[in-house]
Amino acid sequence: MSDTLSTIGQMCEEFAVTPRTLRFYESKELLFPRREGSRRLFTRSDRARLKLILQGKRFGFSLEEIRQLLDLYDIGDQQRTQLARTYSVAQERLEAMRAQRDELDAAIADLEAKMADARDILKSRGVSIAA
Amino acid sequence: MSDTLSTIGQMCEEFAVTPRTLRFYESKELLFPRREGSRRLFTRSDRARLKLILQGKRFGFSLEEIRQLLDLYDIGDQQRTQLARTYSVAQERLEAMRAQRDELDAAIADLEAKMADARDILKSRGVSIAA
DNA sequence: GTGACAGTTTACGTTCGCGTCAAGTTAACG
DNA sequence: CGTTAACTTGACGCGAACGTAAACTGTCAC
Repeated sequence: MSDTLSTIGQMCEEFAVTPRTLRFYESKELLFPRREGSRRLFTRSDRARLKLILQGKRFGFSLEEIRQLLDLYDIGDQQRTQLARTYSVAQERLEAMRAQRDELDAAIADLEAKMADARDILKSRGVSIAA
Repeated sequence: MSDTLSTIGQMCEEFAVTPRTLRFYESKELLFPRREGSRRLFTRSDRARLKLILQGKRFGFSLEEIRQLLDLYDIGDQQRTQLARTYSVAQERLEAMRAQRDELDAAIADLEAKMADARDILKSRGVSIAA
């Protein structure tokens, strides 16, 4: 049960990040590893949070935004307070994400059209396109 | 016809950016305003490019990546060289954008599920949710 | 001419998300 | 015992994308 505790090295391997990154996240209060003396021991909760942090980053959220969102995610596990407030924060984020997706869809369609044009031009020049 | 030329101030108002930003983009060769003495005059082409720059930024592309993409967009207008090369660059970008959209879709679904959970918790607590 | 603006260049400052030493500690191995 | 590996805490560095003074020019209204 307590074998879910990981050292920083194990965490780094598991999530493909550097120690610096994990220490940085702790300094920013995104992670809260326990201590065994001076050494960090990452819990199951830390792993769950880190997973979400890395996911959030891919969507272009700042660490600060992610920190706020993490409060929401914690609720499912541990019943924290201020759920209603963080819920509305998440709602705004969700709207932003949807808007971003819509823009992205439009941009993709746009780029596809431009590339079709480019293909025509290349074709008329007798230039073949690599797969 | 030439009334499409704008000063830096007009551009700033139109696109909600600062003069510093436009000068910075020019220094990075993203924009190529004409000069009237020392003053910049932004063309129709600059406005089209700026629009794409701001769009690209929202998708998380770096200014350098955007600069490369702009070459492609120019082609439709002005028939530049190296179309085949920029085409493959665009192809990679397109793939990245699709991947990003897929991740974003997944994240949206994820967040929606979490929020549904949160709603249940709030409901069980008798907390009403604002619209 | 004299503000008042809108614009210019130069250049240093800032935030974010870490990278990269530097120097020290602690645990285990042989 | 020495040393090797994994860890620790600073602290400075860096690229991106601008912000922000500072100091100057040019143009218009009055």
